[in-house]
Amino acid sequence: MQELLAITKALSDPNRVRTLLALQGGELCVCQITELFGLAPSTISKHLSVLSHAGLVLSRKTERWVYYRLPDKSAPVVIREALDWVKKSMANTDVAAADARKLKIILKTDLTEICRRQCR
Amino acid sequence: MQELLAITKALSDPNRVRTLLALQGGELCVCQITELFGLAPSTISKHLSVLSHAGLVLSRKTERWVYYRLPDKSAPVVIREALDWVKKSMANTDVAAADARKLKIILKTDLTEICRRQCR
DNA sequence: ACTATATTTCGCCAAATAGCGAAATAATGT
DNA sequence: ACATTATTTCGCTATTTGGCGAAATATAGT
Repeated sequence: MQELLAITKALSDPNRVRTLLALQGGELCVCQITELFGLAPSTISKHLSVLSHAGLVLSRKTERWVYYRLPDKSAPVVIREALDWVKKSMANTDVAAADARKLKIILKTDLTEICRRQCR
Repeated sequence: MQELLAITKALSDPNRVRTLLALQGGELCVCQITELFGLAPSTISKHLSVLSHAGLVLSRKTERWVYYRLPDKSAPVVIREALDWVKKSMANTDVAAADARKLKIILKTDLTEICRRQCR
């Protein structure tokens, strides 16, 4: 029960759902997601912590950055099905499209440049 | 997005999840669910309203009672998949088993007797 | 019409949560 | 060693939410 509730609570915030959608294109570091949503780094970090605790994202630290990604096929069924459901439900929505467009621009920009904007 | 969030928010409360599981055996009226969870009728009513607003349950009023039930196959895919996911994830949990056991007893008891206990 | 009963709505309180900025932590570069 | 940078943790505030009881609503019985 707790596991399911951790997942549904994690999925009940728009910015966390948008984060999962953004990660479909591959891993992102915290400051890239921060740039995408225009929220404070601490806020994004908290959201990622909630998603991570629910098992909906995995992270990897390298150099100064922490990269978050969606779990792969080896993840528990309950997690994979939840993610598939979100992906499917949000496909072809305006929110997803707008985020994807903005993310494309962010990915073309130099990473340190993105981070500098957030951490001053 | 709003539709998905209505669903995930509805699913992020233990009593609402338990309600959905309880309805697997067929429709129940408010006072039966109230008896099952030992909460105030107004509280249960609110929970059912949230589930209903998300499309996760349907209701039917007859005589003095309002019966709530799970939607059938004709429900939107997003709803059916969410319900399947919950059912599957909660199958074989202690909570579900205990509720099922208590529900069995409640269903054997006369409906007016159940309601009288709640509404005094 | 009046009473009884099942449910919902409303007003309130306590607990949980999203947001921020500041401070702490961890890793890199000088 | 020290400064810089990316992320996290902490403390705070505003908002949301779950719970209750009382009042309102709706329906059935007398």
